[in-house]
Amino acid sequence: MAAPTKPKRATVRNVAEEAAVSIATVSRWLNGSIKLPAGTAERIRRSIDKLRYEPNLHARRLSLGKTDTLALVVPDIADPFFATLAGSVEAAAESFGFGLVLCATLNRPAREVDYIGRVYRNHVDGLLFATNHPDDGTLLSAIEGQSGVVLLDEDVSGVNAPKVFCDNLGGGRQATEYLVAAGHRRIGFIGGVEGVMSAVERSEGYAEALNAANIPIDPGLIDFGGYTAEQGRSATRKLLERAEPPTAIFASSDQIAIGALDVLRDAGISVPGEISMVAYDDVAPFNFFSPALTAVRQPVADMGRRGVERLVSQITDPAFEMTVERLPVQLMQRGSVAPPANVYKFGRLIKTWRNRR
Amino acid sequence: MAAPTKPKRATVRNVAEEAAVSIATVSRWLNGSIKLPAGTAERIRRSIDKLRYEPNLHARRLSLGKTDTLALVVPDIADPFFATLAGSVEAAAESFGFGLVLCATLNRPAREVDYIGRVYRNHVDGLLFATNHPDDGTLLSAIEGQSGVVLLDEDVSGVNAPKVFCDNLGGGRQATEYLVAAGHRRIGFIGGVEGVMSAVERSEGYAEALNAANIPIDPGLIDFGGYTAEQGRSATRKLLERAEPPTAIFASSDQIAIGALDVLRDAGISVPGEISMVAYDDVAPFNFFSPALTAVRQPVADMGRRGVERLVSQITDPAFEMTVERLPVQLMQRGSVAPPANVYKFGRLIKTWRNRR
DNA sequence: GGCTTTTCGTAAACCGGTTTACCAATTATC
DNA sequence: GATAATTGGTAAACCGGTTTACGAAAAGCC
Repeated sequence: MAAPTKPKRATVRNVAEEAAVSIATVSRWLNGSIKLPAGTAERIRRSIDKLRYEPNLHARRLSLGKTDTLALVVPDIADPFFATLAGSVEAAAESFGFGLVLCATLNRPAREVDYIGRVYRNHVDGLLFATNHPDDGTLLSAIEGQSGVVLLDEDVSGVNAPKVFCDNLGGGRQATEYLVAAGHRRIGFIGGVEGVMSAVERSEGYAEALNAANIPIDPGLIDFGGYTAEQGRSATRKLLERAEPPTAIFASSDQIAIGALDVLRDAGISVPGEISMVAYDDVAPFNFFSPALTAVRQPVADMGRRGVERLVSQITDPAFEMTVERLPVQLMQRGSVAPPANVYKFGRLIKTWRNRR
Repeated sequence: MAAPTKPKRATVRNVAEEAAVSIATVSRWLNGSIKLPAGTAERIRRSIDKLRYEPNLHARRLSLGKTDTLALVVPDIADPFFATLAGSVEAAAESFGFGLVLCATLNRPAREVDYIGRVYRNHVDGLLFATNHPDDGTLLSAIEGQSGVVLLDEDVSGVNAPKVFCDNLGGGRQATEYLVAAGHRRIGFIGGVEGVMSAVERSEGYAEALNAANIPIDPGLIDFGGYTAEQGRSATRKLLERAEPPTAIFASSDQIAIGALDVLRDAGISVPGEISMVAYDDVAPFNFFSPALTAVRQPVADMGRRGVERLVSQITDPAFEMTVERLPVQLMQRGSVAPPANVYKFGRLIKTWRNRR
């Protein structure tokens, strides 16, 4: 009924008055920059209790010029990969006494730049930045000269900042080696956006493994486009249209793998019976897929935690040194890889696919 | 090399000086509370450009006593259900000109209470609250009397606040009706934490559907415990240990379904061949499971959006009225439900399971 | 031309903290 | 007992905005 009147909160002045000391004394005692005789301290303590005093955050931030808050900038919070990352970053930030605000850019450059500016504008003390598209220089100039930014998961080329990445090269190589070891020689590679560090590196790992096995690299088997289900679908369709489709596919993200599976199922192609697959990220519940999907697992939570550590030390330690770290990945062997099927020799797969259209 | 000195930012005073007007004029012009002759306005505009002036957020918040920021409190950001919710809330908040801070409670009551206090402490203007455990009165008293809180997805009983939920009763009924229609009469129900609104309502829907079909309710087929994979596993094991295991299982969350599938697979029980299943939430990529999982889909994104709408109107509209809304759910029919298998008549399933131990 | 009303603009208080500079009263030093 | 050092505490400036109350000049009106 009554208008929801905001309850009046107590201020330092009220506390000081109640305790019969000056506001400076209260403030300094609260911040530990002064020792007080037991009697005075007790009086202040009691006044605070009585008035239910809590310092005003905004006043504090205005006065101090810092916020004890970190920001995590990701393309999309609803993406399980970034959601997992966010969870670990939140926990790590809290353990250091920092709050966290989460920002989703939806890959809109304007939002990315805006968020980056937040550290300059003192909205937050530091910022963890993860993107998934190549930079045209916009991000570079936005981050450049900005202290308190660490790059996570994906690089922004040219930026001089602490970085925490995963071992994409090794991951690409491991996945491909595993397929090669199973007997595959025609292996499709479906990558992220062309030019993006992680996509480049994973494809380099792929190439390395092929080279090591003396398998010539067929550019027609390689497709970049983005870590999305749609890219998984369209790239898989293209691969299937080839005269000689691959016997295995290395899908370099969860979402790509999901899209690829979609097309494969529609085409009536069995995995791993007719085509083997290894995925990347391993954040989706691949063990419940059928077949359980073999995938390179990225240490997403570790990356978040490590990123926060680096950021906090950059903020607090003047002698901080910028480094680039690489976290190891691990191949989770499940059921989506088998030796190439003989059936290809008779071209059955091609027919299966062509007949569908 | 050089210490990363913070660049000095321009203030209103600088702008006022540069434009040869008073700070009040600048501030009022910026906030649209005064009209200025073209010349003066142009001078101010130019000064702002020249000095790259941006208002100090903390000063603004301190002065205004509001933040233009909302908070979303969820148990766990990494849970796909809440991640999806967060995504839609973020987008909706932005469309209303509000920022969003995301808070994960990890189901620790102390954190929940702390976050709720943030609106009182003016850290945010309003708060969307989603929990997934029953309240012992702590939450009730924390929220009570607090304006600017809306409850999402799950109730906190006794709280007088705007609420946006999904139609759990209808969802439970639909799922069960569907199983009944397929011929099942022994249907296991695996629910969330006992006593929590959504779990209670879904089980009521289950009971209603059974009653409507004149199927007696067997309490031994009903198990509460939490929307977790672990609950899915343990409840499923219990169900399988019965002399007459169910021919179908209604798993009332994604995670429960995933856990249940785990146990079923280990036991060598086929879905839907030997046991049918319908899940709930439908945020996980169930269409890629094998079989593709039939599930009741909750309109998670709609719920987030609607929650923000309610919250914003509560904040801005003095004549705001509290309401409880129910969003409709939809049964997504896929491949995990089949008529009950004859094989049960010969007790094969029981043996299969028992032999495993 | 004189009076009222707008228009354009200012000074100063306020939001609620932190911090510097400094003072008075004790205690230690010789 | 005079001087220096320590202890316990204060007044006032500052962070950077917003807003109220009010004044001076220009325009409108008779």
